[in-house]
Amino acid sequence: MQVSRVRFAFMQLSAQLLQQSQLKVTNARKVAIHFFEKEERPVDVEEILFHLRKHKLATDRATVYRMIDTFLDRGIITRLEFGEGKYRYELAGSDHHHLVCENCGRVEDISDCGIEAWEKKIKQKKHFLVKHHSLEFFGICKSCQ
Amino acid sequence: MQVSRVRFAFMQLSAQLLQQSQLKVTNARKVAIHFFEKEERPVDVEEILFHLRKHKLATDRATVYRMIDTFLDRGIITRLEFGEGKYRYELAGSDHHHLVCENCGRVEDISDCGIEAWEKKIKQKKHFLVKHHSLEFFGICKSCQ
DNA sequence: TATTATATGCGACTTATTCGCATTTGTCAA
DNA sequence: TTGACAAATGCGAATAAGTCGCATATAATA
Repeated sequence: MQVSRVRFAFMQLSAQLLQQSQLKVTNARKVAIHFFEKEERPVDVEEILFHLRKHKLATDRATVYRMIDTFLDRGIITRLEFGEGKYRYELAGSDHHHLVCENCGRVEDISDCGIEAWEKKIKQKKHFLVKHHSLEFFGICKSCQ
Repeated sequence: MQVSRVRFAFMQLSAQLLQQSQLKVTNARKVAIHFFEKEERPVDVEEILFHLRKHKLATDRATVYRMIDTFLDRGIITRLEFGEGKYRYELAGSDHHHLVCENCGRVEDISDCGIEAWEKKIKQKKHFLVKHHSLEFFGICKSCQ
């Protein structure tokens, strides 16, 4: 009961998000957004595909890639790189960065990066117009030490 | 004259670097390191290969990849990602980050990132041991604006 | 419920990267 | 200088990530 109500709420949220973005509300998209919401760490294409299939959706890889393009386009998700030779994605939102454990792969968020001061300086000194930035720390997490 | 003397000096440097790293001094490696030195912006595998071929070396792609692995291993070069779906490399050294122009692709260095304070904070607050970090700014460079 | 733009499935393709194996080549000691 | 050996290379095939064209299916809405 509890669970299904929660899931329903999630699905509502996904649908809303899609409608706001003027996208058709399809099952694959709803389930994918739900997946982005529930995962604590950024996910890759393979993980999205696997999750969709768990939900009995026969979604194709190409569809996932196109979905991602669309979501990036509408600013629903953000693309990240952790030096794995592939991209990871997370719901767009708060300005935050990551602590990536090189041992277990766990990804922790850190926020409030205070890098806006930097961007200002860069604009003044280098006349470079900063659109966005990426900041990741790599190392060993607490429990792996 | 001038040019060939300079080039010779570079080659000496490359050879030294290789010997210090206990690597065999081969033509491909010397020319590659020279290339890393002379390029202002981080290079990708294709560019390395192209440069080697310009120097009449029939180097194979696989060799370049293995060379890169070796150089990374010895800390001669550093691997970078600029959201292109592939890696770029530069000589390791100064602690610096990049301004990546999303229009022309030019990459400018910025140094003295003062992020050590951050790392300290992260260690204290999150008990995360930072080994290295990446910081890139994406936007539009002066001449593209 | 019919229309239509959009999303999807499928299959082939490109690009980045890796691997095994046979051959070549620096290095170093004799 | 030369011979031995580990290390480096070339080649070809394989994998993994991501893209594309086209025919079909399906949400949105009138």
